[in-house]
Amino acid sequence: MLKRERQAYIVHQVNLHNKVLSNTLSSDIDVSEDTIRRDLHELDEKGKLIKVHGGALSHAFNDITYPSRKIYSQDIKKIIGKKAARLIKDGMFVLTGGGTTIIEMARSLPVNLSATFISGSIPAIVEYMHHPNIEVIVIGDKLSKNSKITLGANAITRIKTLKPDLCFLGINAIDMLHGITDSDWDVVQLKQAMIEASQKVVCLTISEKINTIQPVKVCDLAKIDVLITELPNDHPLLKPYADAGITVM
Amino acid sequence: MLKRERQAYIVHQVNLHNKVLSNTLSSDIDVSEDTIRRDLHELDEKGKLIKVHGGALSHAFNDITYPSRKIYSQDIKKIIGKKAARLIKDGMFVLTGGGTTIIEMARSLPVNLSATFISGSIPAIVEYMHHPNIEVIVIGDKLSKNSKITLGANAITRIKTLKPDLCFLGINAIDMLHGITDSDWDVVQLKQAMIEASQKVVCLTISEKINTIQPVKVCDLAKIDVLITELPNDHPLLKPYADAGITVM
DNA sequence: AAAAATAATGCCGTTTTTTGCATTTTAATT
DNA sequence: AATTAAAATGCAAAAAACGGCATTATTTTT
Repeated sequence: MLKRERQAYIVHQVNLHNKVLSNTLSSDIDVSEDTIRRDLHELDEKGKLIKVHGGALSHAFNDITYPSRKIYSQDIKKIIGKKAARLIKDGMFVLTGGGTTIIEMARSLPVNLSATFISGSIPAIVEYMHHPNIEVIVIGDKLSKNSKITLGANAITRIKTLKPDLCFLGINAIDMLHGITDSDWDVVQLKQAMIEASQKVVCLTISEKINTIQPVKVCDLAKIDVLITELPNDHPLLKPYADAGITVM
Repeated sequence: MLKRERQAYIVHQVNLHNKVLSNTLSSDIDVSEDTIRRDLHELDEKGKLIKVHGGALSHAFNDITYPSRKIYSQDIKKIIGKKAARLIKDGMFVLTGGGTTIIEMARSLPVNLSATFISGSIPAIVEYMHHPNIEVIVIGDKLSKNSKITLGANAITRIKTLKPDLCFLGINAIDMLHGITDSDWDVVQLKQAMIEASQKVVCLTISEKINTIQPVKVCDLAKIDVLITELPNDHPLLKPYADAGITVM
């Protein structure tokens, strides 16, 4: 087993079960505990998980320890969320994914907006639920603990029966050549279904993720209509995307 | 269980219930009281809680003034929730509705319980989501703003495809003659589907609602297997229900 | 293709953490 | 004041982390 492969497996396990034990991993993958320890150490430094005595925990689980850098990026996400919220008009049907950026958008929705939101993201649903004039449709399926969204064939089938006006997606990587990419296979299946179903696709991301690549492809750039970042729309980083016909905001 | 995991659980419990007892934690998590004490000591130093004799308190609780009448009925619901949680065994499929009593049950689930919970109640889903060993299946449909559960034909159709071991329902009225009754027509449709689908039906209610009637009928007493209230099981108020073949707890 | 350089891995002795137990001290309750 | 419960303290066993070193893969260079 390759090192990359092994580390990907570890990350997957952490995301799945919220925790991993060093000795379990060691016997499962059949490498020494030293190697596991070194892997966990590296993955911790990369921010993929939190190494603790005896194993590691997922970030999702450890919601207590909020690093200071995250708070900074939260301000950025608020800016993005506000821009995104401006696209929604009264009476629209809006399909949204999960992720912190989408949550910020949900929090930025004007009080008097009356629209219908469709989502499988529990944190997003909770936000929409507290809004006085928004109707909420919940997409049901098995709940993924780390992403906090419902994932699976049922969710995808349900989405295929819809034809929303807008689709908002928080994305993890975008690149001129490879388009939108992501790290989790199941999440990608869902995002693809969302994109196909919607009349207009809006992608939200912090500029940090522009021109980066993740292992699993979601879609080509041609499929997306709007790209929202915290940058001004004439920023050079966004130019190639604008030239490719995407509305940048 | 990892140390960090355990401490995260303790913090979660403190935030949830505003207080924790050392011996309760010790038996719940199955570690010695010394370990709990050391954990509480560390968490106190980190400012996550306030350690006191025999347990710990949340910061919020320390500032806020003492019990109001509302807390009284919440304590009752905690008792009911704890009784209900005892019925759930490892590996079970459990269908639950919404309501404050169900939330208390969700909060009382032991850490090491590993089971699958199916629900359309957003607050309940949020609780299950935070539990480390519980799988969650979300029932999707249109979200009812006031009851915070998904309601509609899709939800009912989905429930009909399930065969859970247990079904927990918070009920609003129960009477020897009229059985279970409720006030909301849509909610009743859903409850009926839940009852029909499940192998065993458990109803939770505060004793106040015993021998009361609401306008819409849910089902006859014959359909329910267990009735849980805050009262001791030999209380005279419960006698007729026990005589009717219902297990009272 | 061979050689050199670099990276990855396993091993082992040492150090640190964690935990439970026994004992003493301190605090709470009657 | 006496009794009981919880906290602090010290100790020992077990598990895990660490750091250096040798061996083995992998990559780069020649």
